[in-house]
Amino acid sequence: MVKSDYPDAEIGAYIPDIWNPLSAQQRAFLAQHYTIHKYKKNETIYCEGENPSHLICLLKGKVKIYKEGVGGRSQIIRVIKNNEYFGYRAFFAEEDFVTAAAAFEPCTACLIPMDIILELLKENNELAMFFIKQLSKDLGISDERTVNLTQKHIRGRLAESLLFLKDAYGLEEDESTLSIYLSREDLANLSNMTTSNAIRTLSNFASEKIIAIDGRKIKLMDIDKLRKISKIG
Amino acid sequence: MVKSDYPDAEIGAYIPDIWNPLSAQQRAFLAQHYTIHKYKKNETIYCEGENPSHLICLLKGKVKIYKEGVGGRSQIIRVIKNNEYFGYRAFFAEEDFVTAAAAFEPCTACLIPMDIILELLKENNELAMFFIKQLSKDLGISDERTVNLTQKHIRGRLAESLLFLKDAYGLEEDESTLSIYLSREDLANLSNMTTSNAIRTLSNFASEKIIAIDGRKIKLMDIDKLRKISKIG
DNA sequence: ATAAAACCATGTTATTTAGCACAAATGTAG
DNA sequence: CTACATTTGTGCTAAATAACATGGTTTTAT
Repeated sequence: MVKSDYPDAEIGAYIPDIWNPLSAQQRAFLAQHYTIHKYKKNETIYCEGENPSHLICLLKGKVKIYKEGVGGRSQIIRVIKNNEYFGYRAFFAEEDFVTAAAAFEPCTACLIPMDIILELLKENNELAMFFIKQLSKDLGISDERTVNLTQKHIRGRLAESLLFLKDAYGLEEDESTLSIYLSREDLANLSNMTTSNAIRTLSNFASEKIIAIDGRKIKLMDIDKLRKISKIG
Repeated sequence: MVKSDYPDAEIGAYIPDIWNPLSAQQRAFLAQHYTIHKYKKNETIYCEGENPSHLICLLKGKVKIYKEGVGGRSQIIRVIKNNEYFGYRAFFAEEDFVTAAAAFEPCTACLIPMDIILELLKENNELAMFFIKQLSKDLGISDERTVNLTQKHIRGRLAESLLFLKDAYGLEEDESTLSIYLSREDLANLSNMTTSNAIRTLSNFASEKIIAIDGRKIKLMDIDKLRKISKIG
C-alpha cells in the first residue's frame, strides 16, 4: 500500500525478470494491476491449503517457504531473497498451496494477480520461458535437497544448511558472518533435525573452530571444512 | 529404431500432450525429427552429469528417475509411466542432469531433440503452458516428498511408497495386486531405507494382513490401513 | 523497568534405524 | 541339470537421533 517507496515509474526496475520481456503495451497493462504489500517480521504471507491468486515478487526482506509435517515439526523447503518470485507454482499446477510462506524479517513485495500473468503468458513467449526456466531450476534444487536431507548425517545436513544460507543471502562486510539471523529452531527446520540437535551440533562446530557463534550471529571460519563435512555427509 | 510399431501417421496419438497444441505445420516439423528408441530391462537411459539433449516421452514400459547419494545409496526420486515426459528439466534449467534414469522393464520411448522443442516453444504458447503446468506439478510432488521422506518413520514411508506405486502404475485385474514388480532394493530406495528394513517392514505388513506378498508380487489387502499408517507417519 | 514468554544450552535416556553376518530361496548361464 | 550369483529373510549389535528434563539467558510486551 506504500507505493510511494516504489514509484510506478520505476516498477520495472524492481521486477526485471518479468518486466523486461514485455512490450510497451503489456507493461502498461501490468502496471495497472500490481500492488505493493508490506509484511511484518514473522508474518504469514500465505498458508498451506489456501487458494493461490498472486505472483509475489520480493522487493525487500527475506522469506521462508515451509511445510508442516507430522507431529508439529515443520520443514523449510526453500528461502526467497530480493528479486525472487514465489507463490505461483500452485496456481500453475491448479492446486491449493501445499506449502506456507512467512517473513523472516520485515518485507516488501510486489503482488500481481495470476490472471494478469496468464493474460501476458498468452501473448509473450519470453515470459513463458522465464517461468519454465525458473521452475526447472527449482525442481532440480528440490530433487537435490531430497537426497541431501534424507541421506546425510546431522553434521552434514547442518554444514549444508550453513552453506545454503551463505549462497542464498550472502555474508556481511566482514566476509564471514551470515547476513541472516535465524533462531536455532528455524535452523533445525531447515536441516531436518530437532532444535536440541541443531544447538548441539552448532556448538560442536564452534568448538572445532569451523564457525564462531555470538547469539544468532554465525561466522563461517572455515568454509572449506564446512564443504567437506557437507560432502561426506 | 523400430518405427514400424509406431507408424509416423499415428505418432500424434502417442504423444498427445505436445502434439495436440501444434499447428499442422508444426506437427510436420516435429514428425521430421522424432525418433523411437527401445531400452532393455534395467538399461540406463541417461546418467547423472550427462548433457541433456532430448525430450523423452515414454510410450511403453516403466522408468525410474533416481539419484546416487552418499555411500552408494541411491534414492528413487520419481517414476515415469506411459505417456509421461522426462529428460527435459535439466535442459530448461541449463544444467547437466542431476539425476539418472533407468528402465524398470523393457521400454519404448519417443525422443525429440530439445532444439526442436525450443523452436516450437517460440511460436506456440499452449505448448509452453503444458511444460509450465507439468513442471509446477512435479515441483509440488517433490516438495511433498521431501517432507514425507524426512519426517515419517519407516512404516509410514513404506506404506506411502506402496500407495505411490498404486497411484503411479495401478493395479492388476484383481484390483489389489500392484502392477509393478520391484526388487526389495528398489522398494528400499524408493522409501529411503535399507534393504533389510524394507524386507522386514514388508513382512510385518504381511503378518498384519495389510498386504500379501508372493515373491515380488504385492497385494494391497487393506488400503485404508495403509493410508492411515502413511498419514500418521 | 519488570514480568512473562520464548529461546538457548547441556546432560541423560529411550527409540529408531543402519550395519553386519549368515542361511535359505530364487534366478541365471553354461 | 548343475554351479554360481543374486536376492530374500532373520537375528543380533552398534550407531545415530529424538525425546525429555532442567536451568540459565535473552527478547518481548506492558
